[in-house]
Parts: sequence; structure tokens; C-alpha cells
Amino acid sequence: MSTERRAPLDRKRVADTALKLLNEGGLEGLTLRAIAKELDVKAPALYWHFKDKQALLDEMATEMYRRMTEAAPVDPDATWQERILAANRALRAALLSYRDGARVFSGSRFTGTLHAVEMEQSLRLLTDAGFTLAQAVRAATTAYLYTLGFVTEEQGVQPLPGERRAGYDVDDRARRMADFPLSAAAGAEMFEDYDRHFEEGLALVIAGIGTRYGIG
Amino acid sequence: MSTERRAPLDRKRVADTALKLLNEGGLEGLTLRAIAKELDVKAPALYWHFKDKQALLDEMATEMYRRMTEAAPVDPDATWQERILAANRALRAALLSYRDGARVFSGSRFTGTLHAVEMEQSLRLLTDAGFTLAQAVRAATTAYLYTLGFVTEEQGVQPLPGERRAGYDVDDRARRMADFPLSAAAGAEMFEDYDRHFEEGLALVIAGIGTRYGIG
DNA sequence: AGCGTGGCCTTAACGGTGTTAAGTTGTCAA
DNA sequence: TTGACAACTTAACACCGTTAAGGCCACGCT
Repeated sequence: MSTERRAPLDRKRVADTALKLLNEGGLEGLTLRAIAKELDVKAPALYWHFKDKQALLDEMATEMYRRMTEAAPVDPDATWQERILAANRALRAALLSYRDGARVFSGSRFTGTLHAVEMEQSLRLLTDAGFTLAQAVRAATTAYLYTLGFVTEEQGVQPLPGERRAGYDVDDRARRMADFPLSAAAGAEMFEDYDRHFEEGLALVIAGIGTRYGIG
Repeated sequence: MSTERRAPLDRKRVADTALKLLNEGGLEGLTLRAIAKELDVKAPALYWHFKDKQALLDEMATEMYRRMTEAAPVDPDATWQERILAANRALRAALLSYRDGARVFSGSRFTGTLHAVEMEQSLRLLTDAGFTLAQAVRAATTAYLYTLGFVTEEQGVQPLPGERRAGYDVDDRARRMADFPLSAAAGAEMFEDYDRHFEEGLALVIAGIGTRYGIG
């Protein structure tokens, strides 16, 4: 018979497909009907696996994080500076690989406790390096929040590496800001060369951690 | 006659009303029909003043910023540290005074160039203090992005000061994370006492600026 | 072998959303 | 008095997340 039946869905396959579609239509184009169609299923079928759309977004964020940890495994011999650098570079890369990645990520919560593995390693490394737990949490969180803020803003201007949203032409901006020379000149420092600027800001945060907590 | 006619709308009145409603129903409850009803008008009337809903959100973000600068005027004699502290405290307070304030803010762009006045003052102060323009922009932006990230996360847990979203009980979390003792203990450092944690992270950023750019 | 149960999905529908097109009303200038 | 224009209303569209009800098929039990 030619009646091959589709294998039943599971949460992971739905999340994978949704992540693929995210890159095509962005968050606003990510509808349950579109996801269902891609899975050869009708939209209400998704409610068998997720209680609502937010639960699916949570699973997507979790999957993003899982892929990130796979792509960038931890180096146990790293210094605390290297660890914070690596973790936040990996996070940015992970968020940037999906259109609206930062918005999906920061609007969601992880399912399960898989993410705690990496968190535990980081906190362990930092406390072993001499930080108190409170300091370690503050250090890691501050860098994390900087990265999240950075990529959120970055993706507002540049949804995917290479393509630019309308209205962010640096020269136009400079013209509108003719009365504010420093602000006008700052345009290139804000809306171009995100890689370099991210690194510089992250370096500031790490320098601050070392200084304020007296650990070089 | 009792035929008192309503004064015609303008962008500011619409944005003001929308900001008021934002605090009642949050971003998800902020519909054009609800805003229109509050203004005693039908929804399509808003399209006379705004080309789409995003343009209205942009105006709301601009108005938020305007109110912030009014509430916290600049001190021209401040040190650069005081300036960055004050600016970011004021920003956080402004964002926190609206439900989903950070999400509205970071998803929008300012209308006009009013915001450039304060930006110019800040950049002037920093360059006068010895920073290059690139350093000044990086310093201010890094602190800004940290604040935006912080409040976004904060409002994900605590939509308005005092009320807490479901699923963020610190004890519950500690129980689920029993296998990860440091992460479990970190809960209180992450989901409580936001005021103190914000200050500490901001202090880290400022310390890093001073260290890395060699300006005390 | 037959039957029931439960997992997984479909069909149909609901109320609500942003948005557009076309028509209405009042005001003011020529 | 007429015409133009600003500021709206009415009606409708396509689409959204979500729910209720029912269908189908594999499996375990008697």
C-alpha cells in the first residue's frame, strides 16, 4: 500500500521546524498555521503537544540554548575572563543565527533544567577563581544582560547578518542630527561594525568585574 | 445646544492615552480598538494620525523618553561616573513606570530629534572628561544596553513593581535545581532585590569604563 | 477474535486583531 | 454658495490564537 503514515510529532520536531520558519518570516510571520503546514498537519494539532504558543516559544528558546552549548563546549581550564568571553560570544552567535533570536529568547523561559549544567560549571569556575557566589552571579548576569541588550538592539537594525532594516542609514541620520555634531558623528559608532563594538563593550564589563572584585 | 464636539486628536494625546492603557492591560492588551474607545473614537480614526501601530508605539517610546528627561534633568557639573549613573537610573525608573516598558521602548525608534539633546550633553561631558568620541559612545552605549537588558528581564518576572508573574517562585526553583547547588542558591541573587542588583551591575560597568579607558 | 480505551489528529467555529476602502460630516476660504 | 480639505465613521477583509467536538487507528484485555 502507498498509505505511509507520517510519524507522530513530538515537541522537539515542532520546535525545530518553528526555528527554521523563524528565519524565513521572523517572529511576526511565525504563525501556528504556518508551522503546522510545514509539518503537514493542521494548526490545532500543535495544542496536543503545547498548551499554548508561548510554550512552543519556550521550547524554541531551550532548543536554541541546547544548540549553543553543543556548538561551543566549555573549556574547563579557561580563566574566568576567558569563560565569560566565550559564553557571551557563543550566546550572541546563537541569538544572531535566528531572525528575532534575541526577542524570542528573552521573552521565553527554559523548559527543563538542562541549562543549569552550564550555569553550574560557570559559577563553579568563578567561585573557584575567588569570587563569592553573589559576585559570581552578578558578574555572569551583568555580562549576560549586556549581551542580550546588545543583540536585541543589533537585530532591531540588522535582522539577519547582511540584511539591514529600513530607516537606519547612517548618512541620513547624520543629516537629521546636524545640530548635534557629536551625536551625528556617533552614528557610525552605533549602527555599524557590530562585531567590534560588541567585543569592546564586553571587554568593558569584564574589566569592571576584575577591578571591582579585585580579581585579576 | 448640548452638541459639544470633542476636540480633534493629535499624536501626543493618542500616545498619552496609550501609555495610560499600557499600564492597565500590558502590551498584549493594548489594542487600537481599546485606545480608540478611551479617546471616544473608532479605531480607524487612529490611522489619520499614525501610519500604523508601530508608529504609535514609536511615539509612545518618544513620550516615555521625554517624560524621563523632564523628571531627571541633567546636572552639568557631574563627573562622568555620576552622569552615567544618573542617566541609567533615570532610564530604568522610566521603563519601570510602564508595564512592558522595556519591550515597548526597545522595539521602537524615536520620532524627531529631541532625544539628541541629552545625548549630545552626555557625549560632550564624556569627551571633556578625556574620552575619545569612540570611547564615549562605547561607554554610554554599553551602560545603556546593560540597563535595557536588565529591565527587560526584570519586567519579565515583575511586570510592575510589586506584582509578580507566575512561575518565578525562588523556593520552587531551588527545588527543581537540587542537583545544581550553586545555581539553586543563585536564585535569590537573580530574582529578588532588583534595585540592589541593578546598582551592582551598573557599578561593574562603570568600573570597567574607568579601568579600560584609564580615566578615573 | 472482538472490544474498548486512549493517543493523536481533523473539522468547524469563535472572538479578536491590524488594516483598508469608501463614504460622511463639519469648517473655513474664495 | 460652493468647493476643498481635515477628521472622522461604517463596513469589511484576511488572518490570528484558541476551543470544542468528533474521527481514526493501534494496542491491551478478555
